[in-house]
Amino acid sequence: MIKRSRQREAIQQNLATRYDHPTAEMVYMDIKEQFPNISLGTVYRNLSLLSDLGEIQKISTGTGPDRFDGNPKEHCHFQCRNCQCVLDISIEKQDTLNNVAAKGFPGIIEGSRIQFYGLCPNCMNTH
Amino acid sequence: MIKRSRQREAIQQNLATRYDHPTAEMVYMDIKEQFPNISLGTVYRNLSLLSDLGEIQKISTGTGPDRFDGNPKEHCHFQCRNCQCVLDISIEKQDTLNNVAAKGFPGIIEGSRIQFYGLCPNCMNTH
DNA sequence: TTAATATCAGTAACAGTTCCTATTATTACT
DNA sequence: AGTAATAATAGGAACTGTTACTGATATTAA
Repeated sequence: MIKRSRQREAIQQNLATRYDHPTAEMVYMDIKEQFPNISLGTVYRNLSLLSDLGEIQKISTGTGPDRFDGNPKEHCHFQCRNCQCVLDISIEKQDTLNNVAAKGFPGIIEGSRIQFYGLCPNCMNTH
Repeated sequence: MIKRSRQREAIQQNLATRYDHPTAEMVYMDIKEQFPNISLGTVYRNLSLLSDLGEIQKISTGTGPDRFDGNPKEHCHFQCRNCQCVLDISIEKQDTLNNVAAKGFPGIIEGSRIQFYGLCPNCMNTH
């Protein structure tokens, strides 16, 4: 059985109120103000658990540490190749894309991860 | 100036003749038969270099080590959630998708990484 | 052949993450 | 409320994948 600790609730709550797709480290720094003794391991464990439960999303970008998203709904992300920031992007009918891909594919497609890359609005102007 | 060493050529050649999207470690094991003294660091360095040059692709799946693909052309991948194998998937008009996403996005979209997940043909039958 | 230098092998260092253990917090039951 | 059972914790060690460093070797250009 799952016991809902204060720490886990705080971590989920923290993610729910921010849109910067933070790393585990960033969440850790933030949560520390509420729980000065919380350990980084606890943050990792709970982020991993919440992700497994489908209540949050883990985003692996391939550069640097994993990012986390409080919104569990399937949607796309954008990462800036300059400042590495991660932004949300919505495209219509991602599920349609999954169906298109499924045509002719001999396995079972359950979902997709779509990441765009390029320059974010900030870096676009200064490069 | 770039000097093309035998080791680098062998690494690129190895990737070009296989379709299993190997990890650096897997390439290392294979190349060792030609170059018994090659070091894992050399494999990593050259895979990274070839990837920067756009001659191969690095695929970060989020589970386990990075994979490499000898085909540098933008295309989609599928990863099995059971056996972790990586397969190619082609969808028509990935560039169109990029354009769709670019609509209303205030930055610059240069490309996309699309990964599907689910069960591969093998695991589909045994689960 | 020789000088210049790109690349190498080997290994240490590093970052991100997971695992371990004794302790603490939460729950279920009376 | 008190207590037993156990889920979750803090802290830190250990692990994995990757990068960086160094002196030696291989390749290129002249």
